[in-house]
Amino acid sequence: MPRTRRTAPPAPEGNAALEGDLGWAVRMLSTAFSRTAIGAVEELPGGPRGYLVLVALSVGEPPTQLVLAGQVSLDRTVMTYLLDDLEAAGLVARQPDPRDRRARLVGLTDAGRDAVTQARRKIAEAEHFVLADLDDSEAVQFRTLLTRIARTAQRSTGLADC
Amino acid sequence: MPRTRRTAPPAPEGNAALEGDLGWAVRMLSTAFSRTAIGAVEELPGGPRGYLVLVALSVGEPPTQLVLAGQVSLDRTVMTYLLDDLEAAGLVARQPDPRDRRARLVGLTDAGRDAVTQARRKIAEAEHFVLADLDDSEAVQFRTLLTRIARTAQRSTGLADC
DNA sequence: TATTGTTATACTCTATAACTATA
DNA sequence: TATAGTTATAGAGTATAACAATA
Repeated sequence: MPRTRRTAPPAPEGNAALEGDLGWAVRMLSTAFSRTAIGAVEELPGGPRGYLVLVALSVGEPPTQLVLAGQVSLDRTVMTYLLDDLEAAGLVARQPDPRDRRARLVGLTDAGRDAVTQARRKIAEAEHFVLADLDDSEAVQFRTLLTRIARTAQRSTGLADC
Repeated sequence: MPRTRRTAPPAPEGNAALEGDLGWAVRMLSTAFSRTAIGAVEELPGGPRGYLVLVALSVGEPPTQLVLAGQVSLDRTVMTYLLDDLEAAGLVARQPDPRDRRARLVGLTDAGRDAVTQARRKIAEAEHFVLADLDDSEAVQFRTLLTRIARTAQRSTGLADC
């Protein structure tokens, strides 16, 4: 929850040396998007990560918690807390997996489906706002390239563990 | 420092619903880049943020701590710790600002200049690795668009404070 | 013996408040 | 009264270890 600040944050000021830096640019984009999109997901239990889980559940068959964790690239210990909160809010339901009594299948409830739809609409507005500098064809191009990178990035995640 | 894991992380697995999500893609890119580039900056005090500060200092006149904080979009309280460590390592030097005795000007030492040069070379390799899916012209395009977004994002940072 | 889900703990990062010395 | 820098504290987020039930 935002509180009033006693002291002002440092004023943003450009620096030519940073603009070639991929890490800096990614951080700026990430921060700007978080701030813009926070309103779209702050009602959801777990905030951004709760949203991520709901979106992942919105297609396909109910996965086990472990498979779900792999899809959204979250630790399975985090998944437990997250699902506890989402289930308490009535947005998801856990059922025993008939094929493996250790596992539990996670599915969206009707309320969960409504919540994703609403949140997704607000998220789309936030995405549009953050990419406002780009014209339509540039925005499409950017998203296409970013998605390709992200797909590969997800595959390589969890490998370098030695 | 990486420790051996007792339990394996969840296996990465694709999910079609996520691939249109800008937040997810940014998170994947950010995570992948962090993991890839960590080796380039782990020797530096403050890690990635230490690197960021050194890069910002590599052009122009020595700024005050507050101006520097604005350039790299870090809080001024974080800047204090960071500069303490960087100064202890002999990479930066703080001098009193002759025009304002409250302020201190931060500059790179020769050792600091060497450290940035070295780190920048390793970072460039990491950037290349993360963008490996893109051909040369696509990579240029992606970086150009991302930098434009990031520049605007930085300007808008620190405004929404109500 | 290995795996799914759970719980507990520790560590990092970040945000905020409060203090000092100057302006 | 406001600002530059510092210090201290609390809260998220994350990672790891260890446990119970099941394979």
